[in-house]
Order: sequence, then C-alpha cells, then structure tokens
Amino acid sequence: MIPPPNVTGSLHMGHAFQDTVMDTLIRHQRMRGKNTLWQPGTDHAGIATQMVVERRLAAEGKSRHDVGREKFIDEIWKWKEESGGTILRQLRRLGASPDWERERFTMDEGLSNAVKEVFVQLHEEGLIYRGKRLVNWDPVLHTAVSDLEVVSEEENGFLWHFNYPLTDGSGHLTVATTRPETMLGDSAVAVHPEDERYADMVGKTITLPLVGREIPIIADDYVDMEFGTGCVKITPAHDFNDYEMGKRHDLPMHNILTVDAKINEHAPEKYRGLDRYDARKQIVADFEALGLLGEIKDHKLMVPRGDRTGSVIEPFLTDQWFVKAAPLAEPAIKAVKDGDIKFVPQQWENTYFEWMNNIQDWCISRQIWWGHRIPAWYDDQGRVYVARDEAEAYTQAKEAGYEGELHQDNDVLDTWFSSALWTFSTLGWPENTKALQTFHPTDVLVTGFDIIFFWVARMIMMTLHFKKEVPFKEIYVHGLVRDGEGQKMSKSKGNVLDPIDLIDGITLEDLVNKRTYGMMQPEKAAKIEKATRKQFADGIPAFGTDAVRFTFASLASNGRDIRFDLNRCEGYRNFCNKIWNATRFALMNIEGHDCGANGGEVELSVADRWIISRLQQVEKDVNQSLANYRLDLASQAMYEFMWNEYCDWYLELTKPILNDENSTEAQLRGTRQTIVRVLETTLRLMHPIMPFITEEIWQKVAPLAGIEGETIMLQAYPEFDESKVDEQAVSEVEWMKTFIMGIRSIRSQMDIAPSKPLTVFIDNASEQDQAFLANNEVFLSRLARLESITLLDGEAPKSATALVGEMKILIPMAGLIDVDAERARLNKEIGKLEKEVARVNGKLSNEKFVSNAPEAVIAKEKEKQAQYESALSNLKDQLVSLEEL
RNA sequence: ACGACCGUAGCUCAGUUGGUUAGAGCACUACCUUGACAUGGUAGGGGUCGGUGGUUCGAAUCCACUCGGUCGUACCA
Repeated sequence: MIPPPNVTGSLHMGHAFQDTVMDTLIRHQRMRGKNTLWQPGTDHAGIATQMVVERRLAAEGKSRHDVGREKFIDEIWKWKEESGGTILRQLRRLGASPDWERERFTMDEGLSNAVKEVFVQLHEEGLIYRGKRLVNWDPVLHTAVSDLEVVSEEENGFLWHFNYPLTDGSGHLTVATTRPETMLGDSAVAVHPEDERYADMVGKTITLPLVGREIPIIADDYVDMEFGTGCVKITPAHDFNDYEMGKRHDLPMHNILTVDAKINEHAPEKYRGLDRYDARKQIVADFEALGLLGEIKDHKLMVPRGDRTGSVIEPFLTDQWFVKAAPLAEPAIKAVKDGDIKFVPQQWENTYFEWMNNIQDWCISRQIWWGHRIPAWYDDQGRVYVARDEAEAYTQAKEAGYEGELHQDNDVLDTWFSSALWTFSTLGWPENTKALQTFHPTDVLVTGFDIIFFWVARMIMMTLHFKKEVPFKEIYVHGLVRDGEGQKMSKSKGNVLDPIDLIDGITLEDLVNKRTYGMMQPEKAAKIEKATRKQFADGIPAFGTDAVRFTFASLASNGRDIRFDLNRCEGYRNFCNKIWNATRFALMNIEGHDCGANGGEVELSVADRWIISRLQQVEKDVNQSLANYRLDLASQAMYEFMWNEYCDWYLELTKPILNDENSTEAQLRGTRQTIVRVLETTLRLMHPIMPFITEEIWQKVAPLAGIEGETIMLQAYPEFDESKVDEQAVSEVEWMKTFIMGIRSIRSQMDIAPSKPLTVFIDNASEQDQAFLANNEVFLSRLARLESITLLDGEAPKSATALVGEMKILIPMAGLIDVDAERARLNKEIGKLEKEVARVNGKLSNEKFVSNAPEAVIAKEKEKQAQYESALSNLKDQLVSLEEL
C-alpha cells in the first residue's frame, strides 16, 4: 500500500524515504517470487488543493465565487493533472516500482462509488447522522475541520476579570475570561456546588452587562473552586466545555459569530459586524467605562489554530454530518489487541489505543467545493434523503409523499473519509473483483506516525466494518525525516530539500531561489538565504538515486526520526562508485575469457571458497533484516560485504592467481567464475535498495555468469545455502588476513616504504601454520609484499615481531628498523595485553563468576586467557631478545 | 500534568533475549599516483555508553531516581 500523497505540490524527503522503504520491501518480495501488489495513487486533499487553486485565482484577482462552483472544480481538475503528473514523474526518478497500471485517485469514479456506498450504508445503519453541533470552525476557510486538523499551542494572552451584577442588586460576581467577546453569548454563570462563598447565590440571576439578558447562576462540579474567582461564565455556543454544561443544564445557546468570526445579529447593535478582536477591545473598554472591569492578568493559554490556515479556530454551532465512531472503533481495537494487526515498532499500539479508547464522533462534512459531495438531498421542508444518486433520492421522496424539487447538500466529505476506504476501494469494492480476492487483506502498510489517527485508524475501522477483515497485517511505522540539524523540514523554515535535487544536484543559486520563492512570510527570505549559502556553499552535488536510497535505507532504524546527513549520502555515492570499479575489474578479467560457463574443469582457490562462504552469511543476514524492516542493518551488511570483503580482500586475492603464469586453466576458470558469480549474486542481493546501478551492471555481468533473463528485477533473491559454507576456507583466509595485517602494521609503524619487499622468518609454526604457509605463499607474498618467507632454522636475527596465534613472524631489522622504535611498539602492545590478562584473570579467579556463569562463557574466558598469556609471553621474549642481541 | 521515545567517538548512527578489547560511515593524522578504484589504498588516533543508586559473578543493555532533548495527549474559564 502506498499512502496517497496529496495531489498538491510535490514529493518531499518524507515521501522519498517512505517510498524507498516500500520499494525495497516490494522488490525483495517480488524477487522472492511473491505475487506482489504495490498500490500507487494520490488523494485529492480537499482543503489543501482548494487553497492552492484559490490562491492561483487570487493572483488573477478572482475568487472562487466569481467563477462559480462548476468552473472552479474544472480548474482544480486541470491543476490536478499537472501536479499529479509531477508526483508520478518523481516516483519514477526515485526508482519506485509500484503497479503503475493500478494507479488510483480518491476522486476516481470507482472510488467515488465506494464512498457513496459507504456513506449510504453507514447512514442506514445509523452510524452516520446529521446534527447541529459545536465544531471546530476555520473562519478563513469557512468550513468545519476535524479535531486532528487543529493544532493547539501555548500563546501569551490575558485573563480579564469582569464584574457581573446580580439582577436583584445585591452585589456582583466576578468572572474571568480569556475571550471577552464571548460574553455576548453567555447563558449562565457557574459555581461549584460545594463552594460556600456562592452557595446562597445559586438560583439567583445576573443581568448581563452590555446585553441586558438575565442569566441564571448555576452549580456544576465542573467548576474548579481554586481557579480564579471560582465563578465561570458559560457560553455554550462558543466553548466545548460550556457546550457540555449547557446541555446538562438545558441552557439556551446564543451564537454571536458569523462564519467570518465577526459579531452577528444576535448581539447588541453596537457590536454587530465587528471582527472578534475588535469586539474584544470594544467590550473591555465598555466594561471599564461601566466600572465593571476588574484586574487584567497576563495569562498563558492554549490557542487552537487551523493547521492549514494558521487562523484561530472558533468553536462554532453548525449543522454537520458525523460518523458515530465508538461502534466502529471497538472491533478495530480488538483487531490490534488480538494481534491480527501488528504495529512495528510495537510501542505505537499505545498511541493507537489511547486515541481509539477516547474516540470522538468524526465530523465528516466540509463547507468547501473540492471533494465528494455528500449524497444527501433535501426537500422544501428540510427533510433529508440519503441516496446513491439523485434518482434514488427522488424515489425515496416520492415514497415519503413529497413530489417537489430536491436539492443536494452543498457540503463535501472530509478527504480522509475516502482515504479510509483506500485498501478496498482501490481494488474495486463494492464489486467483488478478482483483485480484491487476490490482494485483500494486504500484508503491510508503511507509514509515518503522524497519520496513525488520520488515516491508519480510520482505515482499520472502515475496512473491518465493510470487508469484515483487516486491511493489512502489519503496520511499519517509520520516523520523520529531519534536516542535518534535526529540525523538521518545512517550507516556512526554508530548510526543505527536494529529493530530486539530491539525485541530480543543484547549484547554490537555484537552491536559494527555490527555498525563498513564493513564501508565505517573505520577511524570512533573507535569513533563509543566508543559512542556505552557509550550509551549501557549493550547492549540492549529484548523488544519484541509488546513493540517496541507500542513505535512506541506512538511516531507517527502528522507528526513530532520521536526520538526513549529506556526508553519509556522499559516502554512499562513493560506495556506488566502488561497485562500478569492482565491476570494471571483474569485466576486465572475465570478458573474453573462459569462466567455466561451458564446462571444463574448475578448481576453486581458498579465497574463492572463502568469499562464497561469506556470501552465504550475508544473504542470511540481509534476508532476516529485511523481514524485520531493518533496512539499516541490511544496507550495512551489503556495504561491508561488498567493500570490506569482496573488494578489499577477495579481489586482491584473485590477482596472484590471475597474474600468475603458472596458474592452471582450472584455477583460472575457478577464480573467474567466482568473481563473476559472487558479483552477480551480490547485485541481486543489493537490488532492492539500489535498483538502477544493479540493473545496469547485471545486464553486463549476468550473461558472463551464465544467467539469462530480461531484468534483475525478476531474478531470484539470493538465499543462504548451507552446503556452500566452507569453514575450513574461512579460518584459512582469516589466518592469512592476520598474517598480512601484522606485517602491514609493522611496516607502517616502522616507517618502511610499502614498496619495499621484505624478508621474513617464521618461528614457532604449528603443523597447521606450516600447511597454511605452504598453501598460500603466493597470496602472502603478494599482499604483504614479501621477498621471501623462510622457516627459521637456528638463531633468529634481531627482528620486529608480529603474532598469528602462537606463530611468530619475524622481520629482520637490519638496516630497516630502529631498536628503540620496535621496543616502544612492543611495550605498547605488551601494555595492552597486560591489561586484558589482568581483567580476564580477575574474572576467572572470582569464585562467584566461576560458579555462576554458564559453561560456555567460562570456556570462552579461559580461551581468551590462554591466548592473551601466550601472546604476552611471546612479546616479552621478543623484547628480551631485542635487548640481548 | 500525564505518557512515549531519545541521550553511545568531533558529526550521523548501529549495538538483537545482560557475557570477546563497545562498532560503522564521515571528519582527523601519517604514508602511498602498485595496472579496478585518489569518489581510492594502507596503517593509526579518538568513547569512564547523560548522571546517581540498585539488581547481578557480570550492565551501554534490566530496575529506580535524576538531568537534558523530541513528540504526543489533556488541560482552569
């Protein structure tokens, strides 16, 4: 499932990350032979899209009302074509491999039918109702918005104290408010029932200043005696808590605002038409003039703002459509509790449960034009007919004995209402299509935590209700993509990156322009420009899609936000380059040569057997990591294998064979075959994360490995094969690596030129050591640059020493190495070892450790003890002989 | 206020049910234009794992408290 991005705008880093994750998973499963579906598409993003198109009209000096509803919607469709195309192009650039022919849009005919069907059915079941309720109202957009679209943040304000005189003239009550203008709609003053200060006033009335309305003093235990004066003004039509209290006490609701949040005709003449904030000032002034204004205190309060417009949201009394959420939530909670749906990481279940357990009815009507129009029709008497289409509505009206005109509800549905049906509506529901049977329920949803409520929870509710099965079995919740400083990326902060710019690169000037163009707050442009010039002094180089994807993958740890680090991206671009170079080497040595594809005797070297063994382990690790959504571990395993094993060691170890005139045809065939086969397999292994480079190289390499096929995308994914593991070869190569690194280390520390061939003697070699030496002399000489390797016979010359287990490698110092330098080096090594020996000895001499720790752990410690001690005594001997000679 | 998550090398991050000398990339130092690769090679330096206390033979890992950060949810007019 691909969470539908808004058709507005373009893909941002969050999408790129998410799409990388999804594409990696889907490519992996596809290669594993599964019948996969990755459902692409976009949602219509009602409010956001409408705003974009309105802004474009505004640029021409027009409003949507000037052009009219139908024309306006045409405009949006035009815009959608353009913008939706951008998104699909970007997806392709990112290497995404969804099922393009199954692309869906939430306003498609099929999806629209599903929406209508769901609406009608839910209405029939009594789960959708219409009612006059207090909703969150955006006075700029003139529409209701859901709780989730309101962001409350702390802001500085004031607490005004007003004196409300009692009607009987026996005094006054002091109330406090943060929104003075709402007093015009007050219906009561409330005190706590047990508050002795006001006990005798309950039941009396107050004459509301400026308005003159007589309102009761009521008792309700919602009131906090400790706060302020202990008296609360109650405005049921403009506050959610007051609304509840109003219902409890059957108070009248005085709506005093217009849709623009201006004072309406229910208020005294003087205030009508004033903006809410102007009215506030006027009312405070008037209270002061009346001598009824008490103190004014600074006060921090939470101010609700619309997430799209940033305007202060008003609780507003209007007719709206609602989904009764509780009955739908119940099975949705159960599905997660029972493990039918699993969150990864699991902790997100808590977030889900918390919201679901306190779920509020969902306001689904929006007073905008762009969206699914509500399938409800009204007659002259205001009776409502909910139907799939107009004809059905007329039939219903007729049956109800109404013959006149019907008009459809002007409102549209919340975008998330259609998104909630995504899993099954995209597969053809309500028809029981083949696709629906094949792909429903789906396996996994990949999404960000920010839409667990908006989308995920609602999808689960709707799907369980209509399909009677879960929409998906697992939900992989990933983190947010932040910038290098850990800041959220946003247009207004000017720190957004376009994934395409990372792929293709961008000049500093273009980047600055992009970030400062069309800003909501142009005054920030200078600051953004400065920051951008500082951070990207040379612009951004082109990293390529594969490097960008690999970076995302490597940062995709379990459920934590990721800081996009350009340096890491650069590192992974270099990795791509490394793959190219390794390929060049491989092709150079393979093209036009016999790689054993057509038979012939094949002899594998120890290096061949080693790399094949290591490959098995990596295949195992990568498969497991991908199955656990650990793309970071998978990518790291690929990186290490390709670079640190295949390139650094294996390819180096092939050179002595390939370049040796004495190599047999069988040996050459074996090595060439292994070079190409391991490369080909590694390409398949890496393909889900790096689709482009692996495909391109694979096209060249696969035929040489004797593999036929159109594309790497449909090749089998590599799987661990126990029979290909050769422990003998692994330990032999490890032995060689220790040997070579020991010499390199001395060379480097003793300042011996890398080009200088060395003569070495071997002392204290076991039978196995001697066998390994005999087998691998060519490898050792070449990789460590040795002139000769001789088993020591008799007295050792003054030497620098490296250890391979018990075996000593002696490098004669004559003319090369300074005694002091070698002494210092040995002492340093000895110091390290002594610390370790002391630690291990301490452990093993601790009775409690020996009696409590598991056998295996003790054995391991003993082994370490022996190793360290032997190495230590060897080095000490060496130190002594250094002094003696 | 409650809850969740995070705090590991200069930076970005791994560290699977407690058990090698805590790892990687980038950055840093030295050396190296050796025929795949300087977007490279080789060898190095660098961390008392936020703090305190506890459980344990043994803690980066488990528990408690605490400090710092991020994010949710709820808020008193």
